Amino acid sequence: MEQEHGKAIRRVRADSIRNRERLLEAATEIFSAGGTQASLEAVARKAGVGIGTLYRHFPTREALFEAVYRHEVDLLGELAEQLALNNEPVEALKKWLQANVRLVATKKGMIEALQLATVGSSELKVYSYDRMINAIGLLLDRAVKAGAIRDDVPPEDLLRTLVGIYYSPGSGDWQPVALRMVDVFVDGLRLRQG
Amino acid sequence: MEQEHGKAIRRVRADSIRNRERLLEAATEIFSAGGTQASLEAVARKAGVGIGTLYRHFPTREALFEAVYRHEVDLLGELAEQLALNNEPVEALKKWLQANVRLVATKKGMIEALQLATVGSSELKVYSYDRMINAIGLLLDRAVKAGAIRDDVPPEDLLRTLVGIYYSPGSGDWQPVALRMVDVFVDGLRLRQG
DNA sequence: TATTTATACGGAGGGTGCCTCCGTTTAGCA
DNA sequence: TGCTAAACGGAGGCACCCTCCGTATAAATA
Repeated sequence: MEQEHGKAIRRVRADSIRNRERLLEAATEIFSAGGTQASLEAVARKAGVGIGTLYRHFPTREALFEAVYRHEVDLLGELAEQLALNNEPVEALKKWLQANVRLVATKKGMIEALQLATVGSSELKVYSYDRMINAIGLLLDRAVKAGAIRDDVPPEDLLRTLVGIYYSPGSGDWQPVALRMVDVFVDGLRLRQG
Repeated sequence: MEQEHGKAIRRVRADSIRNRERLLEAATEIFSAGGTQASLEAVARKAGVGIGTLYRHFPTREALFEAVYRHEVDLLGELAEQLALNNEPVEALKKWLQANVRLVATKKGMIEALQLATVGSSELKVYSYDRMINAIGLLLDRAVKAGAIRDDVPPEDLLRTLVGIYYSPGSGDWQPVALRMVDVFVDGLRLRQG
Protein backbone atom coordinates (compact mmCIF):
# COMPACT_ATOMS: atom_id res chain seq x y z
CA MET A 1 0.00 0.00 0.00
CA GLU A 2 1.21 3.48 -0.72
CA GLN A 3 0.58 4.92 2.69
CA GLU A 4 2.02 7.60 4.89
CA HIS A 5 0.50 8.37 8.25
CA GLY A 6 -2.61 6.67 7.05
CA LYS A 7 -2.92 8.91 3.98
CA ALA A 8 -2.79 7.48 0.51
CA ILE A 9 -0.16 9.01 -1.77
CA ARG A 10 -1.88 9.90 -4.97
CA ARG A 11 -0.13 9.49 -8.26
CA VAL A 12 0.64 12.66 -10.25
CA ARG A 13 -2.28 13.32 -12.51
CA ALA A 14 -1.93 12.35 -16.12
CA ASP A 15 -3.17 15.69 -17.44
CA SER A 16 -0.59 17.46 -15.34
CA ILE A 17 2.24 15.51 -16.90
CA ARG A 18 0.81 15.97 -20.36
CA ASN A 19 0.45 19.70 -19.95
CA ARG A 20 3.94 20.07 -18.62
CA GLU A 21 5.30 18.35 -21.69
CA ARG A 22 3.21 20.45 -24.00
CA LEU A 23 4.42 23.60 -22.30
CA LEU A 24 8.05 22.60 -22.65
CA GLU A 25 7.60 21.84 -26.30
CA ALA A 26 5.87 25.13 -26.95
CA ALA A 27 8.44 27.06 -24.93
CA THR A 28 11.29 25.53 -26.90
CA GLU A 29 9.80 26.77 -30.13
CA ILE A 30 8.81 30.18 -28.89
CA PHE A 31 12.07 30.91 -27.15
CA SER A 32 14.12 29.69 -30.09
CA ALA A 33 12.32 32.13 -32.32
CA GLY A 34 11.73 35.07 -30.05
CA GLY A 35 14.43 34.91 -27.40
CA THR A 36 14.25 35.74 -23.74
CA GLN A 37 11.63 38.43 -24.12
CA ALA A 38 9.04 36.21 -25.73
CA SER A 39 5.60 36.33 -24.20
CA LEU A 40 4.75 33.61 -21.72
CA GLU A 41 1.13 33.97 -22.65
CA ALA A 42 2.11 33.06 -26.19
CA VAL A 43 3.74 29.92 -24.84
CA ALA A 44 0.58 28.99 -22.99
CA ARG A 45 -1.53 29.68 -26.08
CA LYS A 46 0.74 27.57 -28.25
CA ALA A 47 0.59 24.75 -25.74
CA GLY A 48 -3.19 25.02 -25.62
CA VAL A 49 -3.37 25.54 -21.87
CA GLY A 50 -4.37 28.42 -19.66
CA ILE A 51 -1.82 30.92 -18.45
CA GLY A 52 -2.48 29.76 -14.91
CA THR A 53 -1.34 26.28 -15.81
CA LEU A 54 1.91 27.63 -17.16
CA TYR A 55 2.62 29.50 -13.95
CA ARG A 56 1.77 26.50 -11.81
CA HIS A 57 4.30 24.37 -13.62
CA PHE A 58 6.95 27.04 -13.99
CA PRO A 59 6.59 29.76 -11.40
CA THR A 60 9.18 31.99 -13.03
CA ARG A 61 10.44 32.69 -16.49
CA GLU A 62 13.81 31.37 -15.44
CA ALA A 63 12.36 28.08 -14.30
CA LEU A 64 10.92 27.56 -17.73
CA PHE A 65 14.22 28.37 -19.38
CA GLU A 66 16.09 26.02 -17.20
CA ALA A 67 13.82 23.16 -18.14
CA VAL A 68 13.94 23.96 -21.83
CA TYR A 69 17.70 24.14 -22.12
CA ARG A 70 18.59 21.43 -19.70
CA HIS A 71 18.83 18.94 -22.49
CA GLU A 72 21.18 20.90 -24.72
CA VAL A 73 23.32 21.74 -21.76
CA ASP A 74 23.49 18.09 -20.82
CA LEU A 75 24.75 17.34 -24.27
CA LEU A 76 27.57 19.83 -23.88
CA GLY A 77 28.46 18.44 -20.50
CA GLU A 78 28.82 14.98 -21.90
CA LEU A 79 30.85 16.24 -24.82
CA ALA A 80 33.37 17.79 -22.45
CA GLU A 81 33.97 14.44 -20.84
CA GLN A 82 34.45 12.73 -24.16
CA LEU A 83 36.85 15.38 -25.42
CA ALA A 84 38.88 15.19 -22.24
CA LEU A 85 39.40 11.49 -22.83
CA ASN A 86 40.50 11.71 -26.41
CA ASN A 87 42.41 14.95 -26.84
CA GLU A 88 45.44 16.90 -25.81
CA PRO A 89 44.30 19.40 -23.12
CA VAL A 90 44.38 22.71 -24.94
CA GLU A 91 43.00 21.06 -28.04
CA ALA A 92 40.13 19.60 -26.03
CA LEU A 93 39.31 23.01 -24.62
CA LYS A 94 39.37 24.63 -28.00
CA LYS A 95 37.22 21.92 -29.57
CA TRP A 96 34.65 22.17 -26.86
CA LEU A 97 34.37 25.92 -27.21
CA GLN A 98 33.93 25.51 -30.93
CA ALA A 99 31.26 22.88 -30.47
CA ASN A 100 29.56 25.27 -28.14
CA VAL A 101 29.52 27.94 -30.80
CA ARG A 102 28.03 25.55 -33.32
CA LEU A 103 25.33 24.22 -31.03
CA VAL A 104 24.29 27.64 -29.92
CA ALA A 105 24.14 28.73 -33.54
CA THR A 106 21.19 26.45 -34.11
CA LYS A 107 19.26 27.85 -31.19
CA LYS A 108 19.42 31.58 -31.13
CA GLY A 109 17.41 31.76 -27.94
CA MET A 110 20.07 29.78 -26.14
CA ILE A 111 22.39 32.75 -26.14
CA GLU A 112 20.01 34.76 -24.08
CA ALA A 113 19.32 31.83 -21.83
CA LEU A 114 23.00 31.58 -21.03
CA GLN A 115 23.11 35.27 -20.36
CA LEU A 116 20.28 34.87 -17.92
CA ALA A 117 22.23 32.11 -16.26
CA THR A 118 25.32 34.30 -16.08
CA VAL A 119 23.59 37.25 -14.51
CA GLY A 120 20.86 35.28 -12.74
CA SER A 121 20.05 35.75 -9.09
CA SER A 122 22.38 33.95 -6.73
CA GLU A 123 19.48 32.50 -4.72
CA LEU A 124 18.30 30.33 -7.56
CA LYS A 125 21.03 27.91 -8.50
CA VAL A 126 20.66 27.64 -12.21
CA TYR A 127 21.26 24.14 -13.37
CA SER A 128 22.55 24.96 -16.81
CA TYR A 129 25.08 27.38 -15.42
CA ASP A 130 26.51 24.71 -13.14
CA ARG A 131 26.63 22.24 -15.92
CA MET A 132 28.56 24.58 -18.17
CA ILE A 133 30.92 25.59 -15.41
CA ASN A 134 31.67 21.97 -14.70
CA ALA A 135 32.34 21.20 -18.32
CA ILE A 136 34.66 24.15 -18.68
CA GLY A 137 36.30 23.46 -15.35
CA LEU A 138 37.12 19.94 -16.41
CA LEU A 139 38.83 21.05 -19.57
CA LEU A 140 40.54 24.04 -18.01
CA ASP A 141 41.88 21.97 -15.16
CA ARG A 142 43.51 19.45 -17.41
CA ALA A 143 45.24 22.13 -19.43
CA VAL A 144 46.47 23.91 -16.31
CA LYS A 145 47.78 20.70 -14.79
CA ALA A 146 49.59 19.96 -18.02
CA GLY A 147 51.28 23.35 -17.68
CA ALA A 148 49.86 24.43 -21.02
CA ILE A 149 47.82 27.45 -19.98
CA ARG A 150 47.77 30.11 -17.32
CA ASP A 151 46.09 29.19 -14.06
CA ASP A 152 44.36 32.40 -13.09
CA VAL A 153 41.29 32.14 -15.26
CA PRO A 154 38.37 30.48 -13.46
CA PRO A 155 35.66 28.72 -15.45
CA GLU A 156 33.11 31.38 -14.58
CA ASP A 157 35.18 34.04 -16.29
CA LEU A 158 35.68 31.94 -19.37
CA LEU A 159 31.98 31.25 -19.67
CA ARG A 160 31.24 34.93 -19.33
CA THR A 161 33.66 35.75 -22.08
CA LEU A 162 32.29 33.00 -24.27
CA VAL A 163 28.82 34.41 -23.97
CA GLY A 164 30.19 37.77 -24.92
CA ILE A 165 31.71 36.33 -28.02
CA TYR A 166 28.29 35.10 -29.05
CA TYR A 167 27.04 38.62 -29.22
CA SER A 168 26.65 39.60 -32.79
CA PRO A 169 24.31 41.53 -35.04
CA GLY A 170 21.55 38.99 -35.45
CA SER A 171 21.70 37.75 -38.97
CA GLY A 172 24.64 36.94 -41.16
CA ASP A 173 27.64 34.77 -40.59
CA TRP A 174 28.44 35.38 -36.98
CA GLN A 175 29.72 31.84 -36.56
CA PRO A 176 33.11 32.37 -38.24
CA VAL A 177 33.56 35.46 -36.11
CA ALA A 178 32.83 33.58 -32.93
CA LEU A 179 35.14 30.74 -33.89
CA ARG A 180 37.97 33.15 -34.62
CA MET A 181 37.49 34.94 -31.32
CA VAL A 182 37.60 31.63 -29.50
CA ASP A 183 40.93 30.93 -31.15
CA VAL A 184 42.31 34.26 -30.07
CA PHE A 185 41.18 33.76 -26.55
CA VAL A 186 42.60 30.27 -26.22
CA ASP A 187 45.89 31.55 -27.60
CA GLY A 188 45.78 34.18 -24.90
CA LEU A 189 45.40 31.50 -22.28
CA ARG A 190 48.43 29.59 -23.49
CA LEU A 191 51.63 29.85 -21.53
CA ARG A 192 54.52 30.96 -23.66
CA GLN A 193 57.31 28.51 -23.60
CA GLY A 194 60.38 30.02 -25.16
CA MET B 1 15.23 88.68 -41.68
CA GLU B 2 14.83 84.95 -41.21
CA GLN B 3 12.78 84.28 -44.25
CA GLU B 4 12.28 81.42 -46.67
CA HIS B 5 9.74 81.68 -49.45
CA GLY B 6 8.15 84.44 -47.50
CA LYS B 7 7.71 82.29 -44.39
CA ALA B 8 9.34 83.25 -41.14
CA ILE B 9 11.51 80.52 -39.62
CA ARG B 10 10.48 80.20 -36.04
CA ARG B 11 13.03 79.57 -33.37
CA VAL B 12 12.77 76.26 -31.51
CA ARG B 13 10.49 76.79 -28.58
CA ALA B 14 12.07 77.26 -25.21
CA ASP B 15 9.84 74.73 -23.49
CA SER B 16 10.81 72.14 -26.08
CA ILE B 17 14.49 72.58 -25.33
CA ARG B 18 13.88 72.56 -21.61
CA ASN B 19 11.81 69.39 -21.73
CA ARG B 20 14.36 67.64 -23.85
CA GLU B 21 17.03 68.38 -21.29
CA ARG B 22 14.84 67.26 -18.43
CA LEU B 23 14.10 64.02 -20.21
CA LEU B 24 17.77 63.30 -20.79
CA GLU B 25 18.57 63.98 -17.19
CA ALA B 26 15.79 61.74 -15.96
CA ALA B 27 16.69 59.01 -18.42
CA THR B 28 20.31 59.00 -17.31
CA GLU B 29 19.23 58.35 -13.75
CA ILE B 30 16.58 55.80 -14.53
CA PHE B 31 18.67 53.81 -16.96
CA SER B 32 21.70 53.83 -14.68
CA ALA B 33 19.62 52.31 -11.94
CA GLY B 34 17.28 50.06 -13.85
CA GLY B 35 19.03 49.19 -17.07
CA THR B 36 17.60 48.76 -20.52
CA GLN B 37 14.26 47.47 -19.37
CA ALA B 38 13.38 50.50 -17.28
CA SER B 39 9.98 51.99 -17.95
CA LEU B 40 9.85 54.94 -20.31
CA GLU B 41 6.77 56.16 -18.52
CA ALA B 42 8.86 56.33 -15.37
CA VAL B 43 11.34 58.50 -17.24
CA ALA B 44 8.57 60.83 -18.33
CA ARG B 45 7.19 60.98 -14.82
CA LYS B 46 10.59 61.75 -13.35
CA ALA B 47 11.10 64.48 -15.93
CA GLY B 48 7.70 65.91 -15.11
CA VAL B 49 6.41 65.72 -18.68
CA GLY B 50 3.74 63.71 -20.41
CA ILE B 51 4.56 60.42 -22.08
CA GLY B 52 3.66 61.96 -25.40
CA THR B 53 6.38 64.53 -25.00
CA LEU B 54 8.92 61.82 -24.40
CA TYR B 55 7.96 60.02 -27.57
CA ARG B 56 8.01 63.21 -29.59
CA HIS B 57 11.58 63.91 -28.56
CA PHE B 58 12.78 60.32 -28.69
CA PRO B 59 10.63 58.18 -30.96
CA THR B 60 12.32 54.97 -29.88
CA ARG B 61 13.93 53.58 -26.80
CA GLU B 62 17.18 53.36 -28.69
CA ALA B 63 17.08 57.02 -29.62
CA LEU B 64 16.87 57.90 -25.97
CA PHE B 65 19.77 55.63 -25.14
CA GLU B 66 21.91 57.09 -27.81
CA ALA B 67 21.41 60.58 -26.50
CA VAL B 68 22.04 59.57 -22.92
CA TYR B 69 25.28 57.77 -23.56
CA ARG B 70 26.65 59.99 -26.25
CA HIS B 71 28.62 61.92 -23.72
CA GLU B 72 30.35 58.99 -22.07
CA VAL B 73 31.09 57.49 -25.42
CA ASP B 74 32.59 60.75 -26.58
CA LEU B 75 34.88 60.68 -23.61
CA LEU B 76 36.11 57.23 -24.57
CA GLY B 77 36.65 58.30 -28.14
CA GLU B 78 38.81 61.19 -27.07
CA LEU B 79 40.74 59.00 -24.70
CA ALA B 80 41.65 56.67 -27.54
CA GLU B 81 43.22 59.52 -29.43
CA GLN B 82 45.22 60.63 -26.43
CA LEU B 83 46.46 57.14 -25.70
CA ALA B 84 47.48 56.64 -29.29
CA LEU B 85 49.72 59.70 -29.07
CA ASN B 86 51.46 58.81 -25.85
CA ASN B 87 51.81 55.04 -25.75
CA GLU B 88 53.33 52.02 -27.42
CA PRO B 89 50.57 50.46 -29.60
CA VAL B 90 49.68 47.33 -27.68
CA GLU B 91 49.96 49.21 -24.42
CA ALA B 92 47.60 51.88 -25.71
CA LEU B 93 45.06 49.27 -26.68
CA LYS B 94 45.26 47.57 -23.33
CA LYS B 95 44.97 50.83 -21.42
CA TRP B 96 41.95 51.90 -23.38
CA LEU B 97 40.18 48.62 -22.78
CA GLN B 98 40.90 48.94 -19.10
CA ALA B 99 39.61 52.49 -19.00
CA ASN B 100 36.53 51.22 -20.70
CA VAL B 101 36.00 48.66 -17.97
CA ARG B 102 36.37 51.31 -15.30
CA LEU B 103 34.02 53.80 -16.90
CA VAL B 104 31.36 51.24 -17.52
CA ALA B 105 31.68 50.09 -13.93
CA THR B 106 30.20 53.36 -12.75
CA LYS B 107 27.18 53.13 -15.00
CA LYS B 108 25.62 49.73 -14.88
CA GLY B 109 23.07 50.68 -17.50
CA MET B 110 25.83 51.39 -19.97
CA ILE B 111 26.54 47.72 -20.37
CA GLU B 112 23.10 47.07 -21.69
CA ALA B 113 23.26 50.15 -23.86
CA LEU B 114 26.35 48.80 -25.53
CA GLN B 115 24.67 45.48 -26.04
CA LEU B 116 21.81 47.24 -27.73
CA ALA B 117 24.33 48.98 -29.95
CA THR B 118 25.98 45.66 -30.76
CA VAL B 119 22.81 43.88 -31.72
CA GLY B 120 20.89 46.95 -32.82
CA SER B 121 19.03 47.15 -36.08
CA SER B 122 21.19 47.92 -39.07
CA GLU B 123 18.83 50.64 -40.33
CA LEU B 124 19.50 52.93 -37.45
CA LYS B 125 23.19 53.76 -37.34
CA VAL B 126 23.83 53.95 -33.65
CA TYR B 127 26.15 56.76 -32.85
CA SER B 128 27.79 55.24 -29.83
CA TYR B 129 28.56 52.06 -31.69
CA ASP B 130 30.36 53.99 -34.40
CA ARG B 131 32.26 55.99 -31.88
CA MET B 132 33.48 52.89 -30.10
CA ILE B 133 34.37 51.15 -33.31
CA ASN B 134 36.42 54.13 -34.39
CA ALA B 135 38.25 54.29 -31.10
CA ILE B 136 39.05 50.61 -31.19
CA GLY B 137 39.93 50.75 -34.86
CA LEU B 138 42.44 53.49 -34.24
CA LEU B 139 44.24 51.55 -31.55
CA LEU B 140 44.02 48.25 -33.33
CA ASP B 141 45.36 49.71 -36.53
CA ARG B 142 48.42 51.13 -34.92
CA ALA B 143 49.27 47.86 -33.27
CA VAL B 144 48.77 45.92 -36.50
CA LYS B 145 50.91 48.34 -38.47
CA ALA B 146 53.61 48.02 -35.86
CA GLY B 147 53.51 44.28 -36.45
CA ALA B 148 52.66 43.70 -32.81
CA ILE B 149 49.34 41.92 -33.12
CA ARG B 150 47.46 39.72 -35.52
CA ASP B 151 45.59 41.47 -38.28
CA ASP B 152 42.46 39.36 -38.61
CA VAL B 153 40.46 40.79 -35.75
CA PRO B 154 38.20 43.63 -36.84
CA PRO B 155 37.13 46.28 -34.32
CA GLU B 156 33.55 45.02 -34.36
CA ASP B 157 34.63 41.63 -33.08
CA LEU B 158 36.74 43.13 -30.37
CA LEU B 159 33.88 45.31 -29.17
CA ARG B 160 31.59 42.35 -29.10
CA THR B 161 34.03 40.40 -27.01
CA LEU B 162 34.57 43.32 -24.71
CA VAL B 163 30.87 43.58 -24.06
CA GLY B 164 30.83 39.90 -23.26
CA ILE B 165 33.56 40.36 -20.75
CA TYR B 166 31.41 42.86 -18.93
CA TYR B 167 28.84 40.23 -18.28
CA SER B 168 28.98 39.28 -14.69
CA PRO B 169 26.70 38.41 -11.80
CA GLY B 170 25.51 41.89 -10.91
CA SER B 171 27.03 42.76 -7.59
CA GLY B 172 30.47 42.04 -6.25
CA ASP B 173 33.87 42.73 -7.67
CA TRP B 174 33.43 42.07 -11.34
CA GLN B 175 35.93 44.73 -12.25
CA PRO B 176 39.07 42.71 -11.46
CA VAL B 177 37.60 39.85 -13.44
CA ALA B 178 36.98 42.06 -16.45
CA LEU B 179 40.45 43.56 -16.26
CA ARG B 180 42.04 40.12 -16.15
CA MET B 181 40.02 38.92 -19.11
CA VAL B 182 41.08 41.96 -21.08
CA ASP B 183 44.68 41.06 -20.37
CA VAL B 184 44.16 37.53 -21.59
CA PHE B 185 42.51 38.71 -24.73
CA VAL B 186 45.16 41.24 -25.61
CA ASP B 187 47.80 38.59 -25.03
CA GLY B 188 45.90 36.44 -27.47
CA LEU B 189 46.05 39.19 -30.05
CA ARG B 190 49.82 39.52 -29.76
CA LEU B 191 51.97 38.05 -32.47
CA ARG B 192 54.55 35.67 -31.12
CA GLN B 193 57.99 36.70 -32.10
CA GLY B 194 60.41 33.92 -31.28
C1' DT C 1 -19.48 1.16 -11.43
C1' DA C 2 -20.55 5.12 -8.45
C1' DT C 3 -18.77 8.25 -5.18
C1' DT C 4 -15.43 11.00 -3.12
C1' DT C 5 -11.80 14.27 -2.95
C1' DA C 6 -7.23 15.88 -3.73
C1' DT C 7 -5.29 18.02 -7.67
C1' DA C 8 -5.00 20.53 -11.52
C1' DC C 9 -7.27 23.53 -14.73
C1' DG C 10 -8.65 28.00 -16.93
C1' DG C 11 -9.19 32.59 -17.33
C1' DA C 12 -11.01 36.84 -15.24
C1' DG C 13 -9.06 40.66 -13.05
C1' DG C 14 -6.02 44.32 -11.49
C1' DG C 15 -1.79 46.29 -12.45
C1' DT C 16 1.89 48.14 -15.58
C1' DG C 17 3.96 49.40 -19.83
C1' DC C 18 3.87 50.53 -24.86
C1' DC C 19 2.80 53.79 -28.33
C1' DT C 20 -0.62 56.82 -30.93
C1' DC C 21 -3.71 60.35 -31.61
C1' DC C 22 -5.73 64.65 -31.07
C1' DG C 23 -7.84 68.49 -28.43
C1' DT C 24 -5.61 72.08 -25.68
C1' DT C 25 -1.98 75.22 -24.47
C1' DT C 26 1.66 78.37 -25.35
C1' DA C 27 5.94 80.57 -27.12
C1' DG C 28 7.44 83.31 -30.78
C1' DC C 29 6.46 86.74 -33.96
C1' DA C 30 4.30 90.94 -35.82
C1' DT D 1 -2.21 92.24 -28.13
C1' DG D 2 -3.53 88.97 -31.24
C1' DC D 3 -2.32 85.14 -34.37
C1' DT D 4 -0.69 80.67 -35.32
C1' DA D 5 2.67 77.11 -35.73
C1' DA D 6 4.67 74.20 -32.53
C1' DA D 7 4.68 71.63 -28.53
C1' DC D 8 2.19 69.68 -24.75
C1' DG D 9 -0.32 66.07 -22.11
C1' DG D 10 -2.76 62.22 -21.25
C1' DA D 11 -6.69 59.29 -22.55
C1' DG D 12 -7.29 55.13 -25.02
C1' DG D 13 -6.50 50.63 -27.03
C1' DC D 14 -3.65 46.87 -26.79
C1' DA D 15 -0.36 43.38 -24.79
C1' DC D 16 1.78 41.33 -21.06
C1' DC D 17 2.51 40.08 -16.17
C1' DC D 18 1.06 37.34 -12.37
C1' DT D 19 -2.56 35.96 -8.81
C1' DC D 20 -6.59 34.04 -7.19
C1' DC D 21 -10.35 31.07 -6.91
C1' DG D 22 -14.53 28.71 -8.70
C1' DT D 23 -14.85 24.68 -11.68
C1' DA D 24 -13.55 20.33 -13.68
C1' DT D 25 -11.52 15.85 -13.38
C1' DA D 26 -8.26 11.93 -12.57
C1' DA D 27 -7.22 8.73 -9.08
C1' DA D 28 -8.59 6.35 -5.14
C1' DT D 29 -12.19 3.99 -2.75
C1' DA D 30 -16.38 1.49 -1.82
